[in-house]
Parts: sequence; C-alpha cells; structure tokens
Amino acid sequence: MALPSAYAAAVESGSKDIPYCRKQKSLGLLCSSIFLSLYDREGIETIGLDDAASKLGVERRRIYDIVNVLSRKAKNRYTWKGFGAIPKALEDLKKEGFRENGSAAADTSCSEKVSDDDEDEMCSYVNSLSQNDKSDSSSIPKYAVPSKSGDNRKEKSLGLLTQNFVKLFLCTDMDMISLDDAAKLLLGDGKHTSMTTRTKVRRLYDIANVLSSMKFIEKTHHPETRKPAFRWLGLNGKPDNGTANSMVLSESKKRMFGTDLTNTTAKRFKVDEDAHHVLKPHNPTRVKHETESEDEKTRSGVKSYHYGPFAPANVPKVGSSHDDKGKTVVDWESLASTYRPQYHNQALKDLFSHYVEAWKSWYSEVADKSPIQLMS
DNA sequence: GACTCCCGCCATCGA
DNA sequence: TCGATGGCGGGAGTC
Repeated sequence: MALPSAYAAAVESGSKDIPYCRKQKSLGLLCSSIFLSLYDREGIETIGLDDAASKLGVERRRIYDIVNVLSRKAKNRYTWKGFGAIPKALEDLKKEGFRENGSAAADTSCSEKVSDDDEDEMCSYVNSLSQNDKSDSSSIPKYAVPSKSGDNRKEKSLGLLTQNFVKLFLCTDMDMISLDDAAKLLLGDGKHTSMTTRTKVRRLYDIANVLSSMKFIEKTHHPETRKPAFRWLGLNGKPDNGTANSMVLSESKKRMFGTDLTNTTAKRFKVDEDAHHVLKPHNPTRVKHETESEDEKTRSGVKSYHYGPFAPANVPKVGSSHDDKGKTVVDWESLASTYRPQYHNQALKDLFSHYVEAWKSWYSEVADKSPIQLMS
C-alpha cells in the first residue's frame, strides 16, 4: 500500500508547482487510500462521496469510479461493510456464475446484499442476469452482459463488468487471463469490434486497478506469450484480519500493479524529492521496493516478519536480528524523527497518526516476543 | 509502438 | 428541472 506518503504527494501535487504525475492519482492508489486506510476501520459504515473526495483531494468523478463497486445507500453515501463479508459474497457469486452457465447445481439467491465492494455489486447483478439471459453454455462461460433495450447503460456499468470479470476467474479453470481476452469474453459473440474491445479493455484496466489494490488479483505475464495478464488471488490475497495495516503485511512481495507508485520512475521521484524534500525518505512503497532484492536474500533463510509501510530502508528485519551477522543497533527514536513526514492535510495527519499508533503497538508486541537489542 | 489509465465531456438518472 | 451519477473515448504518460 502506498499510504500515506504517496497519497500525500498526490494531494500536494495538485496544488503546487510540482510536475503533475498521473499515477499519483491512480484508481488503485485512491482505492487503497479510501477503503483500506480511511474507511476500513471499526465503526465506519458509510462513505460520503464529498468527504472522500475532499480528504483525498481528488474530484468526485474519480471517487465514482471506485465506489461503483460499492452499494449506494443514498445520495452521496455509500455503504462500507469491511472485508468480513467478502468470503460469502465470493461464494455466492461463484455459485451463481456456475448456475448461469449450467455447469453446477446451486440455488443460492442473492435476495439480499451481503457484502461490500465489488462483490456487493456482483451479487445484485446476478439477479438481473438471471432474469435476462441464459445464453451460452460452452466450456468457457460467456459473461457478456445481456443486451436488452432500455437497459443499456446499466448493462455496461463498471459494477457489472467487475462482477463478470471476477466470474471469469471464479467459474472457469483459467488461472490467468489477459484483459484483451477478458474483454472479448465479456463482450460476447459478435460484439467485439476493435473499438468496443478497446473500450472494454480500458474499463477493465480501471477494474483491475481497484481489484489489485485490494489484492484480489495481481498482474503477471502469460508464460508463453509474455503478454500482460491477471491472476486471481482471491481470498489468499486478502488480509487475514481485515485491517488496513494488514494489507501491507501480506505475503506477496511482488510489485503490486496499480496500487501505488511502484512503477514510478526514478526520474519523477527526483523531481518529487527536490520539491518535497520532507517526503523523500518516507515513501514506504519506495522503501519496500528499493530493498526488495535485499529483502529476498534475508528472507530465504529465516521466516521473517514483514514490515509495514513505515519500515525504513536500512532497518534490519526483526526476524533476521537473530542472525549473528545482522546485529545492527538501530536508533529508533532518531529514525522516527528523521523519517516523520510533515503533512499539510489534516486527514493525512490523522492517518499518519493512526499508522504510528499501529506501528508502536506492533513494535511493542514484537519486542516482547523476541527480545532483540534495540536502542530505546 | 504498444500498453496503461487519467481526465473530463456529456448522456442518463432520479429527486 | 437540475444536480448527481457514471459511461465513454481522447490522449498523455510509461515501458
């Protein structure tokens, strides 16, 4: 996850004379910022559109793109039910997907909305799909949205597209699929002109960004063609305790597509560093990736702990501290003050405080379990 | 040059 | 009627 520094940079870039970088406003980053950090907490049940937009410093239109995978509760408010309801929703969606294609017996109905984000829409979509279409039952399911006059706009919604995209993974034996193939499958027979496919692929990119930021899928390459493709992670990619912090502690060490500034070029960071010196040392994502190769080495032997977003680049892992070679004494207080970002945005300050507390909590917990030599 | 995906126009929805 | 919503494609950034 790329919070909060990447987001801070995104917010700041909009107001100052820093060269604009569009990746700082990517849907994946926004998704992480909104749901995984700002809203995926105890007591948060609804998300205000204006609230999210102002907190993140982006226009409402971008929030729409993300909340399309939520269920709208009322004008300007969207429900947020956390990650807890996802397993059931996925199961429901899978059953429905099979049922739609006549390849499995399942009589689950989506009579009520059961989940959050994508799956919520998935569920609601199933109803409309089952009413409208029983088209094709070939070996590869066709999740093309049925065309029905007067309902065209709804059929093409991002939410429905998301559901069908996920169904491709859930209800087929395809381990990975390219967006191009997905677009053709989702378009259905005889519909994929180059233009419609291109449009659909663009939307799938949006969806893939959101899904990958939530760790449902990951970007990969087809082993034969080397073409970009996406692999389903499902709940394996989900955090185990449903907190924002846990997202960054997930097992995957691969670069996350669309979730943050991972593919931001050094060139651009140079610009950012010049303009925002204070943010420089504290881009957790950068830290993570810059140290990735080093990380791999240290990980190979000992099962180490995964640092969260605020792990300094030069800090040895706790697990590796048991290694005799790695007894580096770290001035934690010094690090904390050195790397503490200065946010101008109140929401960011709050968010950062939240992470600091989480970090302290985690640190004291780990320190208790594995007494290592640390300066206090 | 292909891939990626943000931006914002504008059609549609719905209060 | 008008503000809210969101599909859509242009085109810029990135690889």
